[in-house]
Amino acid sequence: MDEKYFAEKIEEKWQKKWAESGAFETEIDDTKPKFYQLEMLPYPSGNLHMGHVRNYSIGDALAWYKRLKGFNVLHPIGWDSFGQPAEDAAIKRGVNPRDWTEANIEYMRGQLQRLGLSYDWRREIFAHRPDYYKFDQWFFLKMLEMGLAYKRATQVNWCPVDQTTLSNEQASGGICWRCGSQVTKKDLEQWFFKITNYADQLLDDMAEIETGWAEKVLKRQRDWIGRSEGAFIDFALKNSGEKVRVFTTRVDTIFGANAIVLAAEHPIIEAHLADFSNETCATIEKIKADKLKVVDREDEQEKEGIPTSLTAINPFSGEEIPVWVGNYVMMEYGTGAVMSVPAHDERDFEFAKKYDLPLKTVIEPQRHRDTEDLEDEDESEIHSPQSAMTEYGVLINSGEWSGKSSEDATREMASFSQEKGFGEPAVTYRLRDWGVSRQRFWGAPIPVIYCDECGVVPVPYEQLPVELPESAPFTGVGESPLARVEEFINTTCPQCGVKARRETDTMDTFVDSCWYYFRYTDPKDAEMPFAPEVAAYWMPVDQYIGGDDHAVMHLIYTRFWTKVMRDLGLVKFDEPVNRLLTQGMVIGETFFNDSSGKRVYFPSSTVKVERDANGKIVSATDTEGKSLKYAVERMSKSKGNGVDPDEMVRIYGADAARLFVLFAAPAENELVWNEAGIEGAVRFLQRVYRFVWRWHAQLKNAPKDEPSEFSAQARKLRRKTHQTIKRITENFESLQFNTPVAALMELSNELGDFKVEPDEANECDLYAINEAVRGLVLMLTPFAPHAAEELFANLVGSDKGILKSEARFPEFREELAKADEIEIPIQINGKLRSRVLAALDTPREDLETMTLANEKVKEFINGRQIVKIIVVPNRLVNIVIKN
RNA sequence: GCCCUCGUAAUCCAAUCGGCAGAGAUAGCAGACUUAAAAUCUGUAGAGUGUGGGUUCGAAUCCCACCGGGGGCACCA
Repeated sequence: MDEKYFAEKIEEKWQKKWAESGAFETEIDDTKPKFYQLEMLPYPSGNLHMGHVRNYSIGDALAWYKRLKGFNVLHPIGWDSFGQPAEDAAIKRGVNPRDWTEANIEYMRGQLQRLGLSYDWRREIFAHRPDYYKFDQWFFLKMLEMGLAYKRATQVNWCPVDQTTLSNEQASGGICWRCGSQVTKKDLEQWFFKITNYADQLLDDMAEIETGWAEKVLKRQRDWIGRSEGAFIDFALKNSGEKVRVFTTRVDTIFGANAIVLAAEHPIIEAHLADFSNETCATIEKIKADKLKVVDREDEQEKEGIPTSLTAINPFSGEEIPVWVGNYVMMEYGTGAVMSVPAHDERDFEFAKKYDLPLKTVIEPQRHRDTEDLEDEDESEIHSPQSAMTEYGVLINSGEWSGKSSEDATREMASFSQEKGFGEPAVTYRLRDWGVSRQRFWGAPIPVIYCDECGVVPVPYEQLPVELPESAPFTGVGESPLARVEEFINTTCPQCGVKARRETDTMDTFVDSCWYYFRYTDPKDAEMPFAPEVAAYWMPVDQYIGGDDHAVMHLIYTRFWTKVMRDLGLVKFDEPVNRLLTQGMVIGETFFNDSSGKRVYFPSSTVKVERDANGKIVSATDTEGKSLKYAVERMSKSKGNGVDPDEMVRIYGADAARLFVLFAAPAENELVWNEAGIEGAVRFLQRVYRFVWRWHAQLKNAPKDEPSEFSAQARKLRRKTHQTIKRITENFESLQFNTPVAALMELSNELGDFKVEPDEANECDLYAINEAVRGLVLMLTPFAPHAAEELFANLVGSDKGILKSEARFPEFREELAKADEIEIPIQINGKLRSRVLAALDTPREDLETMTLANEKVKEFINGRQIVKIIVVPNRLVNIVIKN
């Protein structure tokens, strides 16, 4: 053992030892409970950032904790290595996406290893390699067989100059990222997965994971799915056999309908275009054209519409109402048609106001009869209301339904419509089917073949994987790059053998991340995505950790995928993740100049910053003295506020960096990066190291058996030790990582206060100190594993390693953690006036007696009347007196 | 506009069931060690919990309103 703590030396030593001994390699073991610790896998962008460090430090701490608790822990990592940046690099710099990706992985794996993360590297997966994406394709074919994959036309962002499709990011602001021209929309045939078939399961099964997932994540998923109960109602068109079906959640307001409003794309509109006036047709065209524009969704679009020549008949009232076209009705939701009830719907109200449409109140607030003075207000409301009354209430002006409550009417009118054959109760969802086609090269090819004779033919399983060619023309313009690779597209039909063409689109990369953690359980299987019996041992994931930016997309898709796998018979459960921790972002100060309208960022190293006494920025200037604006934003290279993890490791060591990241803030909070604090982490590790250095020789002679007598000082230390064990164990179970670090620091400080020199220590001192130090080191392991290994090795005199030595997380003993005597505060009328010392668990009556005997208390009471005495054992006594 | 969250010391953060506002860290100040500095050690100060109400014997904690930060949704009928 060196006298001083050299992080780099220790970290290299133990990383090597772990790799040699396979310390973190796991296999199925029925003698131990299993624990599957999972963190979201990184995209190999080229560099690890602090967000990764945070995510993986949390996961690693839990993995270590569970190992020390005797669990068989699966802790794997891999690469989400398909995706656009690889292709962008190919377009911009002419590099091959595969080479670029492999090189990035190589580099980033080194970064992860230098952090000393305890992964089973044998299980590493790579989404971009054929042995992995083979099964993306396998699943696609299964979905096709199950009727869950289908093709239809849909709109994509399209750059008319580059002749290429754009992702939403590439089309942000409605401008092409490459050429700056106006982005339009284009119809394309695309593949979809029928996630909507599982909408109700995705909602209902939330009950199974409620306790382990943050409510805010579930809420976002619920909103995303957007289940809405209501009714379909058919409005017959006058002088025609046709009907228009609307969806409404408020059938109870149907007597107030003043119009039917249709989406511009509605089939009825298409069918009657010839009957409409030129003006109507022009407006319809305009609405359609506006929808093709990519708009920033900041400002709300103004409502626009025009009456058609059609008239609909309200099936409840028989009233004839006009049919309009409106830009605020979406073809994609419900039936693409709504009944407009301006008195009771905000949007319809706005629309009616603009076009001066009649407004009929059919719901009145439920009021008590004795509110006569509200009468005046009511009157004016009826004549010209300022807004729609959207609350539930009592029906009026609704024929035989008048007088019913909204709740009753909504239910009864829906069934009535069903009985009479002009409607039915209905449920709609906001959730849409998942479009998986991408006009990209760097993704898994969709395994279908188009044959002139046979149509769409799935690639036979034995021909999987459909491999990506080595390269493709990456011009960034034109259709999918694969469409220009002759040897890829030209094939023969598996059914009839004639010449045929392959699908040239690739799959959304969210497909890869839907099932990667199932693959970890059985990463080398060549026949199946994974063996069901192997997955059955490890799955479901016990703890998943990642950013909450994935609260909807990834986490809904993967829940969907699991249910599909269940229906395929691959797994036997509904939900893949028992517990989810969403960690907060790592953010930092940014400096920029936005005079050009766009933010131009300056790396903080080139900015001169003035701060006030509180550390708040007063001014920031660039090297030329020009003043800059500043903000606190998500860390990224492009914003110049990134912190390089390698540099952190080089300067402070991986242990200190990890310890600090966990200590700085609760895992779910945002973490404002502030380099200053990390020194404290280094200092703490050094203090612990110095203590062990000073004592390790003597501690080898510490008694193995617990002495029967302890000095007061030793008892105090043992109490602290066991209290700390208790606290830290609880903290881990409740996913707190900042407070246990503080607890370790306290225990370390307590050791520092132990005023005995090593060569003067007696048996019981040695026992107590050994117990405290060993506990401290083992509890430190999840946060700073290299330092802990080194310290542990010197305490036990063996380099075998903590795990191979079968060391366990210390267990606390309640009787040792308890204080013998505690100070009970005494309040008089809620104000602190005195304290008494009492034995732990002193009963109520005794505390009361002791309090009343207290001199100060007597003084305060001074003969005044005691109204009440509140005694909370072990907490406080409060005496209420009358003045 | 609607919904969700968070506001505690100069800063990051603690505070169990509503029970003494402070565990830990950073920065500060004083001292020891040193030729000096760094490092280290010892000691020390600092908020009444965003604001205003309410419930309670007692509120950082529960309720209401407002202010401020962060996030989500935004024509979903």
